[in-house]
Amino acid sequence: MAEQLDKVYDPQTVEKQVNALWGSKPYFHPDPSGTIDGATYTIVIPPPNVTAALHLGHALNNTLQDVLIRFRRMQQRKTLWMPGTDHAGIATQTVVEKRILAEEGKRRTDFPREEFVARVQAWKDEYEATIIGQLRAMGCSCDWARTRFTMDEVCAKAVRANFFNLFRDGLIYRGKRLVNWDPATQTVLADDEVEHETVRGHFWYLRYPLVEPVEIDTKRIEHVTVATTRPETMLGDTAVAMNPADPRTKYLVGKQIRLPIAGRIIPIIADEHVVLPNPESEDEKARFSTGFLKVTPAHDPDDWAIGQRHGLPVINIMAPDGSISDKYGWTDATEPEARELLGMDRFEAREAIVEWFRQEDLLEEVREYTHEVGHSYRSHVPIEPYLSDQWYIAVKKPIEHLAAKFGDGLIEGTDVPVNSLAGLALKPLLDGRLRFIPERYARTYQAWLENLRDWPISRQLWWGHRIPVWSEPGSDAALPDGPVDSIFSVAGQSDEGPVTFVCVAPGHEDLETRLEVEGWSRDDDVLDTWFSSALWPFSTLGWPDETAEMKTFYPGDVLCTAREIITLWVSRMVMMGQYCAGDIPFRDVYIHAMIQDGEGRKMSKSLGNGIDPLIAIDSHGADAMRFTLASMTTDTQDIRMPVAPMTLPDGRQVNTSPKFDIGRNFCNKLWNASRFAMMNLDGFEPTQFDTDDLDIISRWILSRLAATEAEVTAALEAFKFSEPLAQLYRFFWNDFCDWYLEWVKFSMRDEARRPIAQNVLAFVLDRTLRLLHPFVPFITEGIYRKLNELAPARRLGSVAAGDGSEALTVAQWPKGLDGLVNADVEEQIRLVQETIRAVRDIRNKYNKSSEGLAASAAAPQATAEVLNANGDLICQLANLNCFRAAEGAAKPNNAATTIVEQTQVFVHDVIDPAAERARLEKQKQEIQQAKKAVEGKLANENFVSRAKPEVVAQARERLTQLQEQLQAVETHLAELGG
RNA sequence: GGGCGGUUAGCUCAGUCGGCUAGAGCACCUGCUUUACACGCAGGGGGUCACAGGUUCGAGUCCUGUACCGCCCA
Repeated sequence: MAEQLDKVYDPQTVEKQVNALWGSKPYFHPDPSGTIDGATYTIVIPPPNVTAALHLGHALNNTLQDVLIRFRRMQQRKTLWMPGTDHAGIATQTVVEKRILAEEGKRRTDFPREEFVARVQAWKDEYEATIIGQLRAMGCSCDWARTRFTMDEVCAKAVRANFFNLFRDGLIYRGKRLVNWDPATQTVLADDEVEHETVRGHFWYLRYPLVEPVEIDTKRIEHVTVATTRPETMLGDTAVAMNPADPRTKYLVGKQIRLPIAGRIIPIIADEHVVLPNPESEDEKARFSTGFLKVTPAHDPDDWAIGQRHGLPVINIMAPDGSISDKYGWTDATEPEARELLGMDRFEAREAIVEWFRQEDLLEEVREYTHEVGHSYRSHVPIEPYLSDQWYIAVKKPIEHLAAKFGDGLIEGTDVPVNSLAGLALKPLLDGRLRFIPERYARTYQAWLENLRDWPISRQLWWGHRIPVWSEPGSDAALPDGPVDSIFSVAGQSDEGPVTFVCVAPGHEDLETRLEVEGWSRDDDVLDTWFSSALWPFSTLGWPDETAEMKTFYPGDVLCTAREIITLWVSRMVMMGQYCAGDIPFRDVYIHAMIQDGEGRKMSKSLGNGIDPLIAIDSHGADAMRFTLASMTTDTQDIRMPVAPMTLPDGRQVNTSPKFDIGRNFCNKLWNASRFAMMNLDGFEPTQFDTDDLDIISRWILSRLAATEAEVTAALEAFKFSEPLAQLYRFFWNDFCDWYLEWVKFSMRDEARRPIAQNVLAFVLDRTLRLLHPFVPFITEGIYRKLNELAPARRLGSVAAGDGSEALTVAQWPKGLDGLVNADVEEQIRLVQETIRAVRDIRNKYNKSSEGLAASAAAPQATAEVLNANGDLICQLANLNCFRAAEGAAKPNNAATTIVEQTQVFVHDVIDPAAERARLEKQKQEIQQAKKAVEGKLANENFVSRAKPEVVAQARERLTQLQEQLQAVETHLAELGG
């Protein structure tokens, strides 16, 4: 006989052995060739940023993906889980810059570009390895041989090809716009990379002198007062605006102002954007308004719009680092006061300017003001609206050549053309081809796409995909000759005049070299990270090449991600999936919950309330962590996970959560129950199974198994995680361990019944391991290996087949037991269990824990028959010497009683009159209370006449039962005497 | 400011189509070295379902409003 399972469950040993098994064969590496009959299943991992190691949110997300993947793989679908990492341009560059500054005191610009990029690359290599190691430790069944990185050669080719196509289709253009500028990292940010924070600041009221005083209602006006939260921008003012409805406009509009400090003469104009002052208003802006708005087109988006409407000059007074400068568009900085401000940081300049106004008696007032200020999601400094040349993608421009495939015209109720990029992403949702789970997140996606603005894609970074555009001044620059579709040019404008931009398709390095030899210069910027992430579902499969992987695994099935990514990433993947590959990249988008700490706060580095998945794996095991995470995944938006500090053997203070005990306890129970089951498989012989020999506990556990199988399968199909786990928990712990295993101990001692018991036990254990495998893959695989040694062939004759798989991870998902569900057997066992519980209750109350007792019961004929037929089962688990039920059976003297439904259970010779009276009195009270409630209901005529007849009948039945119970209790009390 | 979600036992969460005494795990109490498991076994106590109205024979569940907490977006 083979060796049994180790006495003590040690997750680390099991995980190591099982990882070795999984690594020994290409279980997770599907072959893209061969028949494609639709039975594939593909998930691309949301590539983690190489910025840092994975946190608990990643552990959750990847656990859920692995559950789905393993479930489908066991259903024998050709299953691909594509792993990889994301270069995360600005985030990674920022952490590396910070580290180099801290450790070496050097800045990015102290290095040549190639050398700096190499340093980031080294960081990436380190964290990529860490991340992949973490995913493996969690048990993720990714196709490791296909691991990709968003900047590797394969992905880079896709980026180049897509950029070229967009450029050729006229969807990429160069534009001068106000952008969200991060002066710290000196790059532009997309709208969604700006975080809004509430800041306590001020409104400063500045007086702007009129060139010539004006008289209004005999009052002589020498200046107007503007209110601003950013006084430093006044250097770039090119007008003061008033609302046309303001009664003062007729005196003031058209007059001129001498802008303080700068000395610039600027006009007063009328524009409806200006908020009229109203101290009583609910609108805060109206309360703070003076009616005069300083207009700074170069430094404020609203002012930019006013400037466009009125043809105002645009004067940029800042350098890219946020300091005051006359080198970026400010040509009239001639006044001495103005020159003194040059070189100051924007916040220093703010103070200096306020101080100047104070000195000159032009500062009328300062008021406290709390408002929202955009901050960089990376450097966390306030965003500066900044005028700059950037590359954009036109998201609402119709794409002619896609009209045939996708249609044209506007999507109803929107300004989004069907065949624009935004339309390509929006239409599948409206058509029901793209689904969100939970459904409510579809609204986020829809609202975003309906209000989408052009996408700025250039970033002033060194780490990323460098923009494949070369330029040369002039509109008539000569292009080098190249093959068809290898190079494409457009004419553009720069500050210096006309310019020609060319884009080169991938694989034409010769053309790039020739351009550079001929004096063309390549754009210094790189692409927004999401540009490459958007291609992930197909760049990883080898697009634009027509690879076998593309044909077999695209489109994929589901994307599993966090909700803040819906706009940034999901929408762009759908967009580009349609544009590049002609179809949506996945049908379902599953949005998982956000993990919070016990106080409902987001887990974060700064709060120090995060939990490292590797700590959880070390202390509780990977399966325990997965079990806990999956069991907490209902369809709420948040998961609260109480955090507790823990000291490691090496003295380090780390965070863990008592929640992981749930998973650990479960795994421990699973291990021990399996060990016990296998200890009883000695001499196991599959040929000795005969369906006719199945006893009631076998039929019962098979019925429970069959029901659980169906429930779990249905729940997983519907993207439920907590529910199937709860069903499995109940089946395994309550049915299998607490009852079936306890009964089967007796069967095993009986030579005649042992063979059938062994067959059923091995079969049920096998099926249980399969059902649990997607959630707790290591331990189930480890036990399955041992089961394969001890009981290699597991099937139930003609009832159910076994597939004898060499590894659980590729074994067949259980199905086809529906015929074994047996409501009659389940009801019989339920009555038996209730009776046993009644005896145990009395035992407990009377402290008769281990001695053998005798019991009997009075029950209706049908119930009595069931109880008598299963008298052995009752005696075994209630530890009785004898048990007999009969209709109208009398209570023996000295017997303790308990009433369950229509049965009175008598446990003989244990009585303590006082205690018994107390117990019965309590029971009487409970019955009376319930009876009163039901009587009240039935006394209500409206209930009897209006409620559904079956509900009324049910109430009547209940009342009858309660009356009988009450009578029984009262009889017993009377017998006890007074 | 707009949108979404939550509030049920000390804690973390279920609760389907409105219908029997509102469930589970952890924690708590009592008993147990029962030949798989004390990370366990048996039994037990614990709830004004956030608040206020409404619809209904009947509301944790549906509707309206309020409060508090959180997230996403601007």
